[in-house]
Formats: sequence, structure tokens, C-alpha cells
Amino acid sequence: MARMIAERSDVVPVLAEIFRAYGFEGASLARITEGTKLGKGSLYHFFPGGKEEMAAAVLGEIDDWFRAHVFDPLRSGNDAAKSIAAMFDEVRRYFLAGRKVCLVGVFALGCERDRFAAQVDGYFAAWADSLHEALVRTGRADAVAKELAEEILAVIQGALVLARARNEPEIFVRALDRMERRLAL
Amino acid sequence: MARMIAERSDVVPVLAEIFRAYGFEGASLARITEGTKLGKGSLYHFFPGGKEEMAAAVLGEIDDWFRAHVFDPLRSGNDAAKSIAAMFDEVRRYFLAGRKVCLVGVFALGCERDRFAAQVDGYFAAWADSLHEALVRTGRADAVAKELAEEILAVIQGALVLARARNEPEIFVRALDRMERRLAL
DNA sequence: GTCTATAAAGCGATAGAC
DNA sequence: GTCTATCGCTTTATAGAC
Repeated sequence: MARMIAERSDVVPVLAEIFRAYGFEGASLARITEGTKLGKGSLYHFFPGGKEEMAAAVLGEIDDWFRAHVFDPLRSGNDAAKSIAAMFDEVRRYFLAGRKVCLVGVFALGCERDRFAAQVDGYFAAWADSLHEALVRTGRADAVAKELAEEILAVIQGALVLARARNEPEIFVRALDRMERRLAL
Repeated sequence: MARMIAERSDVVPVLAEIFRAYGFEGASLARITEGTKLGKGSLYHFFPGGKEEMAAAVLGEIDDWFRAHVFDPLRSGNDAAKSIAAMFDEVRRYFLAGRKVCLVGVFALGCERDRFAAQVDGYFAAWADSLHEALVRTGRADAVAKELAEEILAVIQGALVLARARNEPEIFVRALDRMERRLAL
């Protein structure tokens, strides 16, 4: 069998799943080499900074994805209500309807928070701000929109926690549906 | 200085803070001996099962605390609305107004979930059920009360995630206040 | 009940051949 | 770019003296 030549960009999504499943501390190099099917040599070739650089790359890719699929559309869509509905759809799909957990949330709760403070804070800040903007464009007062954006993010994160804790992904779907219905009023 | 003689019950709260701060994997025995000021000999005397038994003991104590201060009052109080208001007060205080994170939530998101599945699920199940009961006693329909209980738990957990992620405990306080106001309507 | 010493395994990271 | 071998350190856990 021909030898596989990997690219850094191929590896990052695999790393994401491993960090998501085991957390930063739990994602040992043994698990990473197993999951990526890459030797330590290759891994350190792509990520000279080791595990920390791997995690940073994953956070960066998550940020890119959300920027492209969630944050930017929220800001630039000309129909704000439609952009918000689209956000809920993207989020539902991204988290596999509650079967996938939020890596940024995992890092936020653990002691990884301190190490990746800027990226963790930046992710939620960008989300809150872009959602806030969109809510204002639906005609809501600035203060109301700000609180609402905060609440929507909290419900999403909390529902992911509950869905995983109770092993019942439907909790996440129900929470999103409820929130969309509340916004429609 | 006289030698300190510890009791298992004195150690558990200290362990709780360490697990909360570092997660299960991150809570090394080195950190635990440092935090508890107990040698490994003493620790393994109290917890022959090692770290796993320590974490189980912490989860057990958290469950006991919530049962006594939150779940039971929710079920037995004769003024349901008052019991729910009391729950919000206890929760606000317990999580130090957003400066303290939920250990069960931390375990739920990490790979610790699988190891402690029963205790993690039991904690949220007991909370959801007792809150559901109390909401029914305020006159709400069963289905409405169930969804509302789920939403309240999600907001609490999500707000804790956001508060820690953004390093802004006020997010948690605002979320609780908002939810209480919504319930009052 | 507490301690120190120690075992055995796993960890992240590096070196160097190919 | 990939691999294997290896270093040095930390990990959990145990043994045995006090």
C-alpha cells in the first residue's frame, strides 16, 4: 500500500474530534497518533509547538467555520430574521442535533480556559455581538437585543451540557425549537 | 506543631474544589496532596479506589447538598412559587454568583461523563423532576412545566459556561434574574 | 492515620535515519 | 514527510516503617 502523505489541514478536523471527546488533558499523544494514524514525527512536523499548537489550530478552525457560517451571515444578511433562523439551522446541524458537544465550551469549563483564554473569549464575544446586531435589526431595542443574545447563547451551551449529561440529544433540539418560537412572537 | 488528623469528610470539599478547577484528568495526585496537605498514604487510606473513588465521593456530596437545599425543598414546600424563588437564591449563592463552575457540568462535557454516567445523569434528572413538580404546583400544565424546567436548567448551565468563558460572572447573575422575571409573569 | 520510598506505566517531546 | 527509538519527567498506585 502506498504511503499516505497528509496535509496539516487534513489533520485538524481529526484533532478536533479527539479534543472534543477527551478534553485537552485527556487527549494524549497516544490517542492522537492512533486517531490521526500519524507518527509523532509527522505530528511534530505539522505542529512544532506540540499539543498546545494542535489545540490552538483546532480552535482557529472552529472560529473560521463559525465566522463563515454564523457570525458573518448574522451581520451581513439583509433580512435579519431570516439570518437568525439560518443560524439556528446551522447550529442544529453543526452540533449534530445534540450528539456533538461544543469544544469551546469544554475548554471554557476546564483548566484549558486559562491557556486559551483569548480564543475562548473571542469565540463567544463574536457570536454574542453578531447575534446582538441581527436582533437590533429585527427592531428590538439595543438593551433588549443584548440580553436576548446572551440568553440564546446560554440556552445553546446549557442544552449541549444537558443533552450530553442525560445522553438525550433531543434536549438540545427541543431547546433550539423553543427559543425560535419565542423569537417569532 | 501537633500532627493534623483528618477525617474523610473534611477532605471531600477540598477535593471538590480541585476537581472543579482542574477537571478529572488535570487533578493530579501531586495537586491533590498539595491542596489537601495530605500524603498519598492518607489519601489512599480514605479512598482505596484512588482518584476515581475521590471523584465519586465529591459527586456524592454535591448530590447530597443539592438534595437537601434544592431538590427536597422544591418537592415539599407548600408554596411552590416561594420554593422556586428559594432555589434561585441557593443556586446564586452556591455558584458564587457565577464565579464557581458546576462540577457535574464539567464532568458531563468531558470524557469523565462515561465513567460517572449514573451520577451525572442522576443529578440533572433529580433537579429537572423536582423543579417540574414545583412548576406544576404553581398551576402550569404538565407539559409546559416539563419544558420550562428543562429550559431553566439549560440557562443555568449555559450561563455558567459563558460566565467562565468570558470571565464575566455577571452573565450568570443576569441570566438568573431574567429567568425569575419570566417566571413571575 | 500518616509518612517516605519506590515501583511500573504513561506522558510530552526530541533525535536522527530514511 | 514519516518513522522508530529514546530521553526525562510525571503519573497513579503500592509497600512498609512509624
